[in-house]
Amino acid sequence: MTHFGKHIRSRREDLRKHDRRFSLRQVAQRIEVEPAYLSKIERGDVAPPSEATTLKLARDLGEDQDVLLALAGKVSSDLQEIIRKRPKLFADLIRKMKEAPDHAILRIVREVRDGEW
Amino acid sequence: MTHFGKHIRSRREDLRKHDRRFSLRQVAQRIEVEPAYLSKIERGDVAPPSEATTLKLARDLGEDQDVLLALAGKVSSDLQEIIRKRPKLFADLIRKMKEAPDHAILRIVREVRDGEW
DNA sequence: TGTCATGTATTATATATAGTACACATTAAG
DNA sequence: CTTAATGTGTACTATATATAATACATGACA
Repeated sequence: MTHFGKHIRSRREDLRKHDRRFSLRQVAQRIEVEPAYLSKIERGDVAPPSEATTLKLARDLGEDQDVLLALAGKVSSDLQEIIRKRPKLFADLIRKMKEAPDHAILRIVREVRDGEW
Repeated sequence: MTHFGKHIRSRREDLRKHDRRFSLRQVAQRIEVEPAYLSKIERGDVAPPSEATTLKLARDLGEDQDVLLALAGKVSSDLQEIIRKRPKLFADLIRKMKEAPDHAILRIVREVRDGEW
């Protein structure tokens, strides 16, 4: 699919330069999958793993969870739940935001954080 | 799962009061599934159908697509795609909006529509 | 009263998802 | 030099997803 595999492989290899515990086998063990499976994931031989496994991987490699999920072609289930609770409102909001530049979205996030409602 | 089945059954039966074309069989034919399958969906005997089938159903029954997808436990793939393109930004936005009251979100949608950036 | 339409029960199935298990060749380390 | 660790090939599997096909009992209707 995407370059999910390439991404985590290069990230893992970067980390390994300074820390031997980032061998494929040791990462696999920590995130509780078989080494052969992680190998296939990194080479793009299989589709990206489940949300749960992707999250463990993000934690282990120190990556942003939402970004890694996105690379895996997924959207975090907690976000989905928020949307599903008020589908019209959020669908509308998100579609409107589609074309908005980053800074506009950031401004809104800041406004909301500062409790401006 | 949820009351997806109940919901569409009652909606369909309401429509049928004024239009005989809303029998289970005829709806099934229009949305291109087997009557037996639609029957099972309505009775909650199986999980809600795929996104594609749910959308056809929404169109046929004149329901809001995002709302019906939400009842099916899903989030529209076009929304997911928007989020995946800027995962950090949107994850942040949506989580911040989680607690916001409807009117606050509506206000933002309006502001964005009016091009306030 | 027979036929037509309705909803449903049962059985089957193709494809996708998410991995495991094990063996093997190569490389690195003591 | 040999032991231990590394990455990978191959084969297999369990569960879920999303439906199809057929047959059947009941009720409407003409």
